[in-house]
Amino acid sequence: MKHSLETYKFFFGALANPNRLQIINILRQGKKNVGEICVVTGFEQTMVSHNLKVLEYHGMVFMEKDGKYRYYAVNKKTIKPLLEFIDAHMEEYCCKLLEEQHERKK
Amino acid sequence: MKHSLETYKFFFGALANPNRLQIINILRQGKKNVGEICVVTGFEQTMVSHNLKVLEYHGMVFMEKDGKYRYYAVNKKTIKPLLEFIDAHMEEYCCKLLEEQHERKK
DNA sequence: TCATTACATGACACAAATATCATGTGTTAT
DNA sequence: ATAACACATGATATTTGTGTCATGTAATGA
Repeated sequence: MKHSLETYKFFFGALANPNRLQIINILRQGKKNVGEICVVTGFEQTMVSHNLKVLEYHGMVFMEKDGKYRYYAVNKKTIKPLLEFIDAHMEEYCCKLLEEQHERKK
Repeated sequence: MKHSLETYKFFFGALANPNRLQIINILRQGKKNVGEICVVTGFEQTMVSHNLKVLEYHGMVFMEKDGKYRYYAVNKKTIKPLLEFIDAHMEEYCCKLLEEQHERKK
């Protein structure tokens, strides 16, 4: 642990939100501007902007301006292996139980 | 993403807490029972138990009973590479800015 | 058997995070 | 110049997460 506990907290906190995770997941298919993300997700523009800011702050997405549009791209170098790693962890240690419980809540 | 957004949310949420991170960090030195964790951290027993439960639920620590004691061990196979990976990410994408800002809050 | 120790669990008040609402800024088009 | 569009930012109410308090359970020892 090279950093402060608070720093790790904020890093993981940035990923501990289903809407941000959905945005990340959508951006994995390729860069999109804010409006496009809204259309695909059905989220409001302000919410998307707020959440993109959090993700950008933690280096999980990158922004690129193009006229009045702002294109966001996921940090594949981090996100891809991170998600794969966690999938592997879940396969081994977490359980169907977990998935089932969350499904039942809906 | 093989699992639901909620599942990832809870996984990352389990790590998005400085007290749990401190417990994890302490357990990296070796397994400890609840009382020992309390002494080292200065945390209350109930808080430690609650947080250990969250960590155990997500496969980040393992429990082993020994009489009236319960020894907890960190899941090194997951935690060690995960933290190393995130350290590397922060080195590259996140910044001193981040650390500084959090320091200033104190 | 009955304390005592070690830890877990449930309920709840407080603190933090979140989405939404209102508004602001920069860019393009007319 | 100004209207329309794309997006960001600030404030706030509400949800969610957290630690603490009170209590419960299992194991050990006297």
